[in-house]
Amino acid sequence: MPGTVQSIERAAAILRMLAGGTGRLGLGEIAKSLDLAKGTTHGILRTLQHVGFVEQDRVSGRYQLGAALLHLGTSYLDINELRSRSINWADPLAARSGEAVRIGTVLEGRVLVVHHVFRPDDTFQTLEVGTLLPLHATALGKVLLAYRSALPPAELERFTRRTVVSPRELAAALEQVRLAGWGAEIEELTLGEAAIAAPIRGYGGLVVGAIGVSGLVERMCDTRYRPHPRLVGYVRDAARAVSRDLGGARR
Amino acid sequence: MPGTVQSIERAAAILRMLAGGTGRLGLGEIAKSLDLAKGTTHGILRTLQHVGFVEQDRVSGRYQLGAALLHLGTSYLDINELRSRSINWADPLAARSGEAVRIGTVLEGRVLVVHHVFRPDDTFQTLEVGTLLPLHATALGKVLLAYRSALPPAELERFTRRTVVSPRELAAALEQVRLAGWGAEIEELTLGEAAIAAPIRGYGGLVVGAIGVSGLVERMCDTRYRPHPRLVGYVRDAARAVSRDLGGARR
DNA sequence: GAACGGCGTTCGGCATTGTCGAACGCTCAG
DNA sequence: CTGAGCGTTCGACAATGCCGAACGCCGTTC
Repeated sequence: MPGTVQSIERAAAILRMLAGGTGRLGLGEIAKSLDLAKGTTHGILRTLQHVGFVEQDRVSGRYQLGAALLHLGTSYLDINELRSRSINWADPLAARSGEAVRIGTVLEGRVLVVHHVFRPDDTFQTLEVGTLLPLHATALGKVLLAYRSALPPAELERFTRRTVVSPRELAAALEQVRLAGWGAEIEELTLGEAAIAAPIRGYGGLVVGAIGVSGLVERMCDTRYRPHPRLVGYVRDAARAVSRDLGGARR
Repeated sequence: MPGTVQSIERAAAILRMLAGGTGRLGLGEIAKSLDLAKGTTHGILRTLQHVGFVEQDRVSGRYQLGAALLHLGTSYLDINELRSRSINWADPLAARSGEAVRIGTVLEGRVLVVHHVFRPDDTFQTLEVGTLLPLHATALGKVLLAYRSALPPAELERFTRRTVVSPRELAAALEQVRLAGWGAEIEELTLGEAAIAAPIRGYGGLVVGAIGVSGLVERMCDTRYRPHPRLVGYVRDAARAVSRDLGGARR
């Protein structure tokens, strides 16, 4: 890409690679994957290490992500307007619905969870902030896809028997979302679980994120295997409230 | 610094700057602070934006941190061995002590919180993972300082009347930590709050982190205004257990 | 309403900068 | 003992990204 700094793009590629693969990676693997000379890769890694973005295991010599990224990541959360405006409305939504609440945005063709409120009657749950979820198999993702010009990924990965993997079927589902103003997902990512989501609009009515609840099918759905209208109402109310806070009240 | 990639160091400096200042920053401010030409800064920022590390506010033109950093930060948590080994022992420590538990490492002259367990009888508390705390005014920080060759910062910021600001006094406190094998902090960062911490040793007996509890003084300390020996015991037990898991059992 | 100052952005020429590839020391396996 | 693999160092080349001036835009000022 012209006009961009080559070495920084390479450094970012290395970081993404380290974030993707589980555990540590060797210099050789990285260099080969990115088609760089070992010397070049080493220079970039040394710099990244120097600024704390990667660490090197002293015994194996392999590289992994560094601690400085953790602080940058949480700083992003502090800054993020979508998140900070959402927090006030996410807690009430969790309380009214009795379910876990998540707020997401699009990042690199997936859903990035920027906020997560545990289900009120809280057994042990893990915090999902920072997690990436598939666009086509989550309620948050469907909503984000429906209001985005961005096309869904060509390859629709299958997670369960109910996952929507046909592009045509997905297009129909997205049209449905646009008509209804909200979206759902029932056992399409994980068996026994379902979710409901609605769009959050920012400045100028643009959809900048989605908010939704998720939980066990038996709690999310009625006897006809469809999302509880009551829950849908709660979610849409919350989405509208956040949108109003963000200045996206129009429409 | 020779042998490192200049543009990457500059990019990292920009990210750190965006993380430090609250909210968004303008191109001019950034360029001036880092003593770079506007054109150069713009090129770096464009690249960082392209890889998702920064975002630009469309209306004001100002820059802020980007969403990709959030995912990198949480990926760091998944990888981090200190954290993953600690989790199993942090929950029991919180249960036994009835207090909030935090685990920290050193990052850029401060304490980086890599894990946080809420106090069991949980009123609303905010997750502190990713936060940076001062070294000289926290129990975690004192422990980390005591076993590090790294010198404490020249400037010891004062937070309360009890904050240790004299280098000599701090050196004595650190010596005390080394003798006792644990450290404490009583109303040195926040009035009414106290903390106890002990070192976590990794490969070869090297101190790689610290674990501790924190809470209100009346719960942490006895009638003589000193940390409860019972709590100290719990913390040291947990620190030893994590160290054993990390292979730092020797010594 | 014209002039100004500030913003983010673009562009071309120069030389600084980072890249490359080969060679090095090391550890481990055979 | 030999070989393959690792991360690391180094020097020479030229591609790379830096700089600084100029641009277009917006809001303010007088």
